[in-house]
Amino acid sequence: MENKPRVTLADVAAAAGVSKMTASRALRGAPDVSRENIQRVEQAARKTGYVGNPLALAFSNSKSNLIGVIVPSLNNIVFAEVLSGIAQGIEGSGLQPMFGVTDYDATKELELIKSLLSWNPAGLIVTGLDQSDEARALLTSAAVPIIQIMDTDGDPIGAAIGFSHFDAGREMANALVAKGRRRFGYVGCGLSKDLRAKRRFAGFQMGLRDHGLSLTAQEQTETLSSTEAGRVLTSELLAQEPNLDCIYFSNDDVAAGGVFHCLATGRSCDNELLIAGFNGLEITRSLPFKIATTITPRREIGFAAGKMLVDAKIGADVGANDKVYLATTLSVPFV
Amino acid sequence: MENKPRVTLADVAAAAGVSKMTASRALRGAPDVSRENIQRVEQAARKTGYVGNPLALAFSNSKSNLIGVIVPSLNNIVFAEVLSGIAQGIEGSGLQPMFGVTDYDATKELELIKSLLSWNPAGLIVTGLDQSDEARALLTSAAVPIIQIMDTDGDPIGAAIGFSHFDAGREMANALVAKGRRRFGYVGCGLSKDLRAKRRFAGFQMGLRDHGLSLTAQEQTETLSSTEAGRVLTSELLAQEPNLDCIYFSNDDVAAGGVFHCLATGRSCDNELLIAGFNGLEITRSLPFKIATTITPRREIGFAAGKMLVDAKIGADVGANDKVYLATTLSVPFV
DNA sequence: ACTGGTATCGGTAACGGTATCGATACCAGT
DNA sequence: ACTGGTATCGATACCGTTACCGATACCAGT
Repeated sequence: MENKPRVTLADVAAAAGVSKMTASRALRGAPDVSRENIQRVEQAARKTGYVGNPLALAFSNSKSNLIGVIVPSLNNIVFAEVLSGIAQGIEGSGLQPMFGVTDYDATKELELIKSLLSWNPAGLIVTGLDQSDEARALLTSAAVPIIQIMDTDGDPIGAAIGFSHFDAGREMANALVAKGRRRFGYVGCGLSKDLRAKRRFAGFQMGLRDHGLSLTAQEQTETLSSTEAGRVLTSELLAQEPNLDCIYFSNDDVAAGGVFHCLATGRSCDNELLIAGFNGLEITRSLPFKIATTITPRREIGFAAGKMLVDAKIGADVGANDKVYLATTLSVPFV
Repeated sequence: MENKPRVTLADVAAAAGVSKMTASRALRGAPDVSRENIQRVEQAARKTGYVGNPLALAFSNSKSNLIGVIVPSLNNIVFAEVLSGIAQGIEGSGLQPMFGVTDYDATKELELIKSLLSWNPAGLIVTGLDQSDEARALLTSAAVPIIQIMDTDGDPIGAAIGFSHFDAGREMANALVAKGRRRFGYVGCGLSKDLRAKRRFAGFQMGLRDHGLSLTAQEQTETLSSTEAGRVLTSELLAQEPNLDCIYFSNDDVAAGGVFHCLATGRSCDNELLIAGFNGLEITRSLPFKIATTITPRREIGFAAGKMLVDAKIGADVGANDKVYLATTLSVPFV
């Protein structure tokens, strides 16, 4: 059941009665092959069941069809959807994604970048613009397209595809103030590591200042984002400051916990206490209380990044310092 | 900023004043190298910043440090956590995971298997035991460790790591009957493609039959699992049959929708209407109404699969037709 | 007939490692 | 001195593909 020797190009060439080079050219659609031989080779390839050896190919021209994807976490549906979008974006291109998870750890990120670059990938997709100096240097001098996703707040190395988290926070603040909110609370998880959440928070506070307002109370924890953490922190926040009319959460997972706290304690959370999250997770469509959220185009970002690498593969230029803005959508319920 | 030529083993060897072979042996910790030369080579490697070329290595011995991972979907946190567990399980091993998404499509799965195997990976992790005949043949004749995860209902090709979905459904039925439930409803999404959900449903019905009971009503849709679908279907189910005292859902996402329907309509769902899901998602810990669920060790499954491939790399045997059962945990609220 | 261009093809080298085998040096034992 | 064993090292071949360059055949134009 094991180890039939692999069919190589030489086998195909022999079966077609041509040289390896002609077979290679024929199968790649390269020029300088007669119509006759193209057919002969293609038939021989089919007959022998030739599949090609991506390792030999990659080794030969020092450029693989692998692409690297680095995400901070896979305990959250958001980055899973990014991966899903990437897979969609490269479908049929022959590119093969590898992935790595940093756990929001800059050291791990650096190691992953080194490791993925050593495969001579056709491109590298990394999350965010906040790499360490050493990582930036590595990426800058790499001879492959670098795409930073999910963020545009900063100086991209190659292309950046995403949106401004600062602006997202600020816009949410504006929208909530426009809805008559005045007494704001904030609940956040892991801001010291999740720098994008931190910038949303900064933007949110800036948005409040724009209207001469400021945060009334807040609760934070350094544990990972979770609905349970959101529930607990909301409970503590409201115990401390019951008169809030709006709470901004670091994301929808945490915000859902806030909603659950209200539901459990019989406190309504629409008009008197508006809950605002971030991401526009599917679950926000079904909650008994509608919450405000910023719908992020995470799948689209992955898709665009994948497509960009496909284009780069066939010769397109991945511009340096190019920002591709994919708009977020503010979703604020009628209150 | 581009294209410093790569440091190769020959450079290191030259810097150390030895041959490529000695340098190779020294860096790999292979025998037949003097203590002196080991030090010399290691120092030369550090000085030159040698990183090694995994492509050349893989090409050379027709065996890469890549591993393939095939999951049906990444729109669900479950398989993201599996990937996360795999990443954890192989950490520090030098193995590099590639991934592919089938969208529950057997044709895509076959293509992915072909594609991933062509990289001569150190192992392949595929979801479930329900591959097509052609895919099975491919996997069976592949000269790499094959691990099928998340399921044990069937004949594994190499190793299977997971649990029985049929038993999980059946046990849940038993537990719910033991809690005094008698009038059962079912809500499911995408059972024609998600064969594991289908087997849970079959097991659940079998469990009811064990007690001389049967389903009172059910609602199904072929759309993908979602909380919103769960909410809508639950609404329809209860409109059709208001007197149920328990609803089993195809998974927790859908079940959460059921809870939300009840919350929105002011119907309590604990004692009078028990909601039961599957997976033990984090969110179930925070819902205002506690639901019954089967907690699945999905991260542990990924972790174990990763570890198994690490072991296989250093010589361990990945047994054929071996099943590794990782227990699920029934969580049924006090009612 | 000779020249130059075009179309088509194949031989060789190269990519960067490791397997394999043979060579060398040295030492102990006779 | 000779033998055999052990420790250490290097030369060569090979993995499968493509880049590069040279060879050949044929045709049109003079």
